[in-house]
Amino acid sequence: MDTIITRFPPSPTGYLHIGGARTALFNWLYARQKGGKFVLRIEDTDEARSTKESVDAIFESLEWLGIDWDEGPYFQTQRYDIYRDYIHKLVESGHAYYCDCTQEEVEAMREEARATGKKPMYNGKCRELNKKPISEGKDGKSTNMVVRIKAPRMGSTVVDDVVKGSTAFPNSEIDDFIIQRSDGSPMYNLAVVIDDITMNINTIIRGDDHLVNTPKQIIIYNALGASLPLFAHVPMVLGSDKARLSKRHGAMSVSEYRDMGFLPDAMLNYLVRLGWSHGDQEFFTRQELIDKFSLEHIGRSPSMFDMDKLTALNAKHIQSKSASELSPIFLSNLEKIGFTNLSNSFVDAELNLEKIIETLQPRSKTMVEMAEASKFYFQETIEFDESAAKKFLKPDIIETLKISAEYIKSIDLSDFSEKNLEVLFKKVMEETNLKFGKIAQPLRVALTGTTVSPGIFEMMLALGKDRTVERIERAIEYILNQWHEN
RNA sequence: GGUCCCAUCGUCUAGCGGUCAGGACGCUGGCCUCUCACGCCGGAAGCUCGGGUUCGAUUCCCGAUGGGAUCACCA
Repeated sequence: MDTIITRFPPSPTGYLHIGGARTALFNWLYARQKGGKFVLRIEDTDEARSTKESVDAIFESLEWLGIDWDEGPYFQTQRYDIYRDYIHKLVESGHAYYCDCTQEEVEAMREEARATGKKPMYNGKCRELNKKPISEGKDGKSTNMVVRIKAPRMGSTVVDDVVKGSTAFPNSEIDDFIIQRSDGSPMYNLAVVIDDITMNINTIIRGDDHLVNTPKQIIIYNALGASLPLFAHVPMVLGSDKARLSKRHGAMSVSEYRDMGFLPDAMLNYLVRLGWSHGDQEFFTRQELIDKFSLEHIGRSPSMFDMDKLTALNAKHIQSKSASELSPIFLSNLEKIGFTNLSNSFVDAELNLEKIIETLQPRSKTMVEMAEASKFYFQETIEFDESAAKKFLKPDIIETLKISAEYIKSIDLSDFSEKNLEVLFKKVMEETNLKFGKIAQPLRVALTGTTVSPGIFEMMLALGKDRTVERIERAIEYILNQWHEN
């Protein structure tokens, strides 16, 4: 079997959104699974709307997702000579022709068709006129004439699609569409086909909004005598109101999802499940996706973007990663909320970064949440939440806190473990005659300033022995001060 | 409007003639528990409607309805 070659051809008229990312993902997964090649091509022939910023944004998003390409990026604007050659061939072989009908004339044709209840389209006036451009131009550019394909008028063009099955389009619906503008630049359908042929693309996975112009492309393939690639038209991703995805829903740049604290792997996992399934499996690692992805199990109906499910999946991916994998992402999110240079200043032997992450993993749905929830670890002096302190930092707990601090102090640093802390607090419980429930909340407030946090022992471990003792002692002082004032 | 695609819980989906229609998110009752989570156990919630075909249709066919896409010298 031939090497599978897929491609992702975004047009740089905006950032990479969810739908585009999913298309890229499907093509990438398929190529990776089959040991094939994945080509990136920038379709920038709409020079008025294409921007460098968009190109960069697309690269950035792809890189963040970890979708890498084997060839390209190719830019269509740099391939005009190639298209022109093929267009010449098409004209010479009688499959295309020059047309000098003005846009007004064409519009009149459409009006006429509409008036008689027919489909508005070009009527083929110049089809057999064999016109030649007045000035081919030394540069081969401006011709003052467009080139139109000589589309078949009878019968139908059949699209065989892996996900949609076989669809016949009546040729009466397809007019002699333009393949080269009067300024010499190629039109979309032409450029795509020439690129796919010359880049040896044999598998085209794309949104099903392209299904209807596939017959046009097939006409060009046929005119060139080229063999057809495998088509797989994937249903669109809709917004939560079933309308086409727009900024109101999830049509944001995928880089915005990074900023919201989503993991690339979670993104991939969610995206792939939007339209593809593998039995009942919901969670997939990147490698599993590559191993299990299949064109056959792509659904036929459109799907809606659901932020809740993405978030839930993200939580699972956060849990499944090791703390060291999460560490760089965690740090960059901390920086965003003002904790800079933590990687250096805080790895002071005691404050255990990976342990900190571990305490937060089961309780963070996004990396932004994790950073927010971790603040207390990094503050030199924590602030006590007013109502929390009022409820739990009271004089009657001073003795317990003192005993706790003393016991912790007495542990040898090498014995500072969750296991030993548990044993130790059994003793505190005996000595104070309090159940752990009574001791835990005051300690929690002492350590974090609030009533909600990770488990007591795991936190102590992450904080380190000295900081733990320090915070408990500070809580005692705090109670004393409050008590005196009142 | 023409052409084309699509149709299972609110959402993502499994299902490929006979199933108590399964899973996940969300919602919800409970358990676990040092708080919050995580986890675990349970619940409510679905085959768009008509016709066929068949002993039997969620499943196959036709139609309707609904949703979507597309009809450019945009991609």
